[in-house]
Amino acid sequence: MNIGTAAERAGLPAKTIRYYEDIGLLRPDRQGNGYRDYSAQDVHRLRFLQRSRSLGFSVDECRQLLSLYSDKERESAEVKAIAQTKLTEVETKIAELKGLHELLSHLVAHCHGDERPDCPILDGLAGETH
Amino acid sequence: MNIGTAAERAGLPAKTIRYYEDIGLLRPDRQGNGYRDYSAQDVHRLRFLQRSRSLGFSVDECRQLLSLYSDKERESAEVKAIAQTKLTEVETKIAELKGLHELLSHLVAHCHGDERPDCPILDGLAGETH
DNA sequence: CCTTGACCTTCCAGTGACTGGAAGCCCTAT
DNA sequence: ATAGGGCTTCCAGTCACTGGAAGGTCAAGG
Repeated sequence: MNIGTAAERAGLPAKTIRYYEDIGLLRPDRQGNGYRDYSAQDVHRLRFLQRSRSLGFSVDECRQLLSLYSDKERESAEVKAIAQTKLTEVETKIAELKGLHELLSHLVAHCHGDERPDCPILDGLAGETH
Repeated sequence: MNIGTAAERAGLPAKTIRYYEDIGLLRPDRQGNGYRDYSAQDVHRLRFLQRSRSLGFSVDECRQLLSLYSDKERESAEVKAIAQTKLTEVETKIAELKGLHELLSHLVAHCHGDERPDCPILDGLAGETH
């Protein structure tokens, strides 16, 4: 299977797939003409990568996860620990964004948004208003 | 005022302040010995940058905001538009993270987390379970 | 058979927003 | 005199791609 098809099936740009190969995340066969040849297994790995990346795991975490995935002897505790850590990070991030949302919406609500030059948003950013 | 003091007052690393100068966000004076010399005005700008960056505005947005801030003739509508856009982005991001949180916590909850090799998290990432 | 256009290859460079580190100057205190 | 800390510049690295150039390959249409 050519890279274009694999890309479509995995939901990843071809560029990204080549990049993943560069950094050693998979090693597809080559066809006689030099084109990369993706197996169903390769596409499976790619989809795994696509999903875990979109869940916010770093490429290095994905690498760990992938190796745990292919290792039949691994303990699920390891995987759970990684996911648990990530979960905590997500919670922190949500809390931060909520604070940010409150601040921004406060600023937006108090800005009349017309042609007059004074603007509570800029004042807020400048630290003149709290 | 030396860069170290300015850094402390603005709540930014000195490295970052030099970087901001590189990309044209401010232009402090120089002392006789070649050291950068920050005025209270400069520190004000830096604090403005620190605050708006931490609110999630990109450096380019900060550049716009700063120029609107120094432009006494500007219309507050422009500023409001930028902040409004950012607010929508923040809302989207929160929604995404909530979905992610749900998925991850579901996976974590269903992983027994012991020495057995089977693990619902990896199965979930592989797309074998929904 | 030739051309066109889509797809593939490699390699190099750029993104954003810093961050780290080396080499060397400046200033103060002991 | 020397030790330390802070300052300078410049170059390189980070992360995870992304864009683009230059060129090889393949299937279809004329």
